[in-house]
Amino acid sequence: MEINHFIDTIIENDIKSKKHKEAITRFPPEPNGFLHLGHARAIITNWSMAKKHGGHFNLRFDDTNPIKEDSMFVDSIKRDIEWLGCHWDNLFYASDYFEEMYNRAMLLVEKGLAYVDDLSNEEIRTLRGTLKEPGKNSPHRDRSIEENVKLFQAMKNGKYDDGEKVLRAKIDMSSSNMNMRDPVIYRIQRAYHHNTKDKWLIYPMYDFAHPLEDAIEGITHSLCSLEFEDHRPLYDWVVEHTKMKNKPRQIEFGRLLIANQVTGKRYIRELVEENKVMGWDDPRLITLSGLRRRGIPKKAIHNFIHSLGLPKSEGETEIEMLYQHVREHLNETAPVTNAIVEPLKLVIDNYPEDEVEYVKIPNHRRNKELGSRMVPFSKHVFIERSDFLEEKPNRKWRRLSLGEEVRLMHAYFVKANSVVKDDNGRIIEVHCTYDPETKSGSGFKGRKPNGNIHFVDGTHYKKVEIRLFEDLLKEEYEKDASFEEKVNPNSLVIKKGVIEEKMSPEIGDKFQFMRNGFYVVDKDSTDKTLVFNRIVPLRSSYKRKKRKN
RNA sequence: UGGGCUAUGGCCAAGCGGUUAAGGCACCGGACUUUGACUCCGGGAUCGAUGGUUCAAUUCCAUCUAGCCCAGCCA
Repeated sequence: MEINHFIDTIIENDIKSKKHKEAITRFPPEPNGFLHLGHARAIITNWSMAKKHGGHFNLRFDDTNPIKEDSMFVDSIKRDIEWLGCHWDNLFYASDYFEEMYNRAMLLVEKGLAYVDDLSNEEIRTLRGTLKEPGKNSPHRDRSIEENVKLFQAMKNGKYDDGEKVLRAKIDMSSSNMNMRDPVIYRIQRAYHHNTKDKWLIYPMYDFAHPLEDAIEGITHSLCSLEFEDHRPLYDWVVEHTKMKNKPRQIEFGRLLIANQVTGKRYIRELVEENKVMGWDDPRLITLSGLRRRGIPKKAIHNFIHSLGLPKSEGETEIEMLYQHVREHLNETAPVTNAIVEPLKLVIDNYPEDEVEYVKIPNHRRNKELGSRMVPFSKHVFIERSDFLEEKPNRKWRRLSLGEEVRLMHAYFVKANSVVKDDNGRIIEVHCTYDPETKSGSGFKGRKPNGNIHFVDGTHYKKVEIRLFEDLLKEEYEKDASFEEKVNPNSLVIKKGVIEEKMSPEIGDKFQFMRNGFYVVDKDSTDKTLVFNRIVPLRSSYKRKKRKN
């Protein structure tokens, strides 16, 4: 898919004007949670710009706050990005640069552009002012450079406790941009760091660390989301005053929000802890691991992201748009197989009892490379319960009913004659007769069937578990509904279905179930029972008409 | 009169002074079909509002309105 958005244009111009020879980008996650579909925009945008403009792409963990981070997330983030196919050229950690960052901070101190403040958290907040009122200078703002040097060294050497002192940039307490009101750039935290262990007692703040990380790595274009727009002046200030050779340019784009999906860490954790989902990789979640388990192809995610462009406006994209790309991709690549989600027995009364014949079925209508297979057919077959109604409901009904004839795809025409019901009046068997003249491929043109339905042979089949998913949140709910009330209790429906006997797929294999939808083999599958997840249903114009009537 | 950003059909989104205002999703018709799938045809907006500049504005200017972000020793 062709990429053409405002950032691409900026980069092209920078290359044309010889400002840069290439685009060097990065994705800088903090290892404190799982990646979700929204992050895919940032990952793919940064990655694709480097790829398109001949540079390279770094994965850099922004691990500057040890008390919030965990190496467990490092692994899941790496796995997800790798799965997306956004291979990084370098793997870095912000913590790799702690020494240099400290030195650059000291440089600021020596230039009189940073000072150590003894104020408490609360005092700093008070003096910072409000959105409408300017802040006031800290009483420690004008300490001598010598004193600041000593104090900052002492902070580093553990002379003070957490919170006792901070290092602040000396900028402008009256700025209308809150970020410029002498931001704290180092704080004391006696915490174990997953990477540097106990080496550091002081840690740099994002606003100071991030521009340095970018500059150190020679990032040319630092692409991030809109909420950092206000930070750009500070970003530039840091790069400018720390004598960094490379001067990266931060460019912001709008975040990708998906309508009616759960992305908040707090909510996901709640769902996980209350066992309302199977884990962080539940197929109903739009975490990247959830999408992967759901069987969403990474290609569909890339196409989805690119098709949305890169706007600066914020809106909520409907998940259907992703599904469309999923169908588009799977429709071309996934082999088609017969499977019955809700089996109903069909007995062909005039078919010989012990005979089994094999019919040839292509694995894909257009893609001949996927080959074909021989499928058994006998007196007893399963059809989809929804493909039979005793009485034809309307003229549009193109399935089986009593007195109606349909084609069992790739086999014969069958005409339904009677039904057998259980004590509750539920149909458990349909009896029919077939017409040997109508064998598929025979060229029979005598009459037209009332539709085509598929089947799985009733003597050669495998029982499987099929999981159907709906959105985790209800489609509609009261405006002030609590999260609990929004959760859709029917988001998971488990069916006992049957598939062709010869199928022996592996976890992650994707198929189209004929006339039904796309499915993937779930990791919960065992040697005894395969478990299929419905990725997305096939579109159906029938349902729409039905709803109308 | 704190600062920054955004505003095009139900949803997303092109367009950057002269276009019949792209395209996708969704929706509604119809054709085709041994997947009611795929594919193919057809259907809808005057561009947040109001004023201005101009021969000409969705595109420039002004004002207004609405929404989002910013007062972590989070990122």
